[in-house]
Amino acid sequence: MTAIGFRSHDHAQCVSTTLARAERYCVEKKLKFTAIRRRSLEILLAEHRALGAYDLLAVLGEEGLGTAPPVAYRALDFLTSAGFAHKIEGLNAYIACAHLGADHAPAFLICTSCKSVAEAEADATEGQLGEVARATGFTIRRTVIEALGLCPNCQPEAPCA
Amino acid sequence: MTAIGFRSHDHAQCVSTTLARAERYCVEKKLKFTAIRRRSLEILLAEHRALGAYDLLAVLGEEGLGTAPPVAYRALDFLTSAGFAHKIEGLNAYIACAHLGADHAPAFLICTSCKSVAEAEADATEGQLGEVARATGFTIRRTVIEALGLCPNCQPEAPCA
DNA sequence: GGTTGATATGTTATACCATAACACTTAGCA
DNA sequence: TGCTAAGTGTTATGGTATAACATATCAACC
Repeated sequence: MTAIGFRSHDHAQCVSTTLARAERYCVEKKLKFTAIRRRSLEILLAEHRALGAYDLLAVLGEEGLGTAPPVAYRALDFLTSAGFAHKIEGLNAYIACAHLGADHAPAFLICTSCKSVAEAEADATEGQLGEVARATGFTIRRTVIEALGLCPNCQPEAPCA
Repeated sequence: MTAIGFRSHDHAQCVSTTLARAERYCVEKKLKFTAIRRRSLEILLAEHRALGAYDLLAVLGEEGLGTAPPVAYRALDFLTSAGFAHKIEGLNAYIACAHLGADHAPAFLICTSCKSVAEAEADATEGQLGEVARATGFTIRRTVIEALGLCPNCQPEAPCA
């Protein structure tokens, strides 16, 4: 299980390969990767942090891509439906997917201090929830698995830079 | 791992024992179980469903216990802090705790059709998230573990009554 | 090329979720 | 009694999300 978000990495490449994959995926699935949608994904990808819909909207607005809330929410709907982004329910915020391409049940480690978010795969965890689900006859459609706490950089001894 | 919510059970007793436990807990911890707080818990306990803060407020209002939003949110703050209720992040709604007394990391199975919610213990799951957390140096404060789907009564073949 | 239908976008308005801030009351205790 | 802490009443406002309808774009087909 890998987690991306708290370690340093080649972010420029992380962004460009993700965009390229998204592009390819849209061609394959005949989805329209329009200017607003593409730019929205770029904005989310800029940092491994969760952005509110209105934060995204503010940036889109500065760039003349729309100012009314539905603009942002439609873009986010598209990105989350396509699996390019996820909603962090605990923050009412959105984040670019760190494992684009895989059909997955994501789990998140969310730093409440610096708001950075690490995404991990949660298959084993889903198996555990799946156990209870099977026992009760429940059919799982989507899982929300989030841990709120402090990232390595924000521990009490070493406040976030 | 037990899950309460989709099976039939002696609900009157389920309610009264929970209230009694809450009462006792408040005495022990010197917490004030005021009329508003007590009634709010009763309202949440009435069904194994999640209620919005404004749904709760509407009932409180009918009973002359307050009409402004802070009334409901304060009661919910108290109930969640004391562990008498949980917030369902995926629904922005609140539900009475089904395992009152235990200090626990709850997991929820949420039926998107009839809105009923089953609460299960998630210690093992937290252990799994805890694994990633340890690996990355992340300190967990709180976990949000929710599965959205269809309960036994709302499966396609057997629509919810 | 023009028509059609599906999808995307622009825009207004509104609903829902949550909290800040301040005045006032009550309960417990020195 | 009078202090203090906690709870409550109330107004106002901020943050999140969607309904509804008009317009535009584009690909497929004739």
